Amino acid sequence: MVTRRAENAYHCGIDAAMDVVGGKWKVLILWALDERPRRFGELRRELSGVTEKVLASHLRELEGDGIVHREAFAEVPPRVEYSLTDLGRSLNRALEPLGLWGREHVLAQAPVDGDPPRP
Amino acid sequence: MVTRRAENAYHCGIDAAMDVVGGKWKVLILWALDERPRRFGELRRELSGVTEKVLASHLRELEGDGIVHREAFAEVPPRVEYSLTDLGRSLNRALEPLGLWGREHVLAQAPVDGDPPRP
DNA sequence: CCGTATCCATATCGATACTG
DNA sequence: CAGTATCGATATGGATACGG
Repeated sequence: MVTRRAENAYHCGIDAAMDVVGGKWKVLILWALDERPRRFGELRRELSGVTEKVLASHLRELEGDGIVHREAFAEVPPRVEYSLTDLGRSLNRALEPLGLWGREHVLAQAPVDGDPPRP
Repeated sequence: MVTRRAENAYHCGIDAAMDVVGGKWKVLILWALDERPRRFGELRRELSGVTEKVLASHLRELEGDGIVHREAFAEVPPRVEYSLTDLGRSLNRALEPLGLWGREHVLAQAPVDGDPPRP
C-alpha cells in the first residue's frame, strides 16, 4: 500500500502509520514477530496463503521502515532470522487498541474456535 | 481495500479493523467528521485531491460499516450531512495511539508548517 | 449541490518456475 | 532454506462528463 509516502504529503500521523502497516499481511507479520523471532519458512507456514514473493517484499519494506530486523547466518543450509526492532515493538503497542476495537466490534460473532483472543 | 472480509477469514482484530479503515482517504474522513458533521462538498474541499467518485464510495462503505451516519435533507438545493456514529467515535479513539505513533516516528521532520499537531 | 456513469491507469497481490 | 524472476489477475483509485 503506497498512499502518500512518495509525495511525502501526509496529512496526519495516522496517514503515515497506515503506510507502514498497510500491506495485506503486515500486521500478521508484526503479530507473529511480537511473540518471538521467526525464520522465513516459519513465517510462510504460519501466514498460510501468503506467497514467497509477497512475504519477501513485505519483509523488505518493514525492514526499510525500521520495524523489522533481518539477520542472516552464514551457514549451510542458509538461515535468516527476522525480529522486531524497538520501533516495531512500539508500533505493535500502538496497534493494540485498534486490534481490540476490531475484535469487539467487527468480529465478535465468528471467532476462530478454540483460539485465545488476540489483538 | 478488501483483504479478507469477503471470505470472512480474519486472523485477528487488527486484520478486521484494517478492512474498515483501509481506504486511501478513510482516516482523513474520520478525522474531519470527528470535529463536526460535514456536508459532501465540505469534505471534498477539505480532502483536497479526492474525487467525487472515491469520496462517495468511501462514505458509502463507512456507512455500511456503521461508522458514519448519512442524513439527507429534502431541500432545494439538496443538502446531505455526514456525521460519526458512536461506533465511529470509538474507532477514532482506538486510532489515536496509532496516529500518535505515526506522528512521532514517521513524520517528526517534515511537519506541515503552522498546523497544530493532529492525531 | 450531491452525487452516478464510464472509461482508464496502476498498485497490489498471486502462481509458477528457478537459483545460490 | 531462502529467496528472485517473470507473467498475469484483480482491485482500487482517478479523470471526466453528465443527471436528479
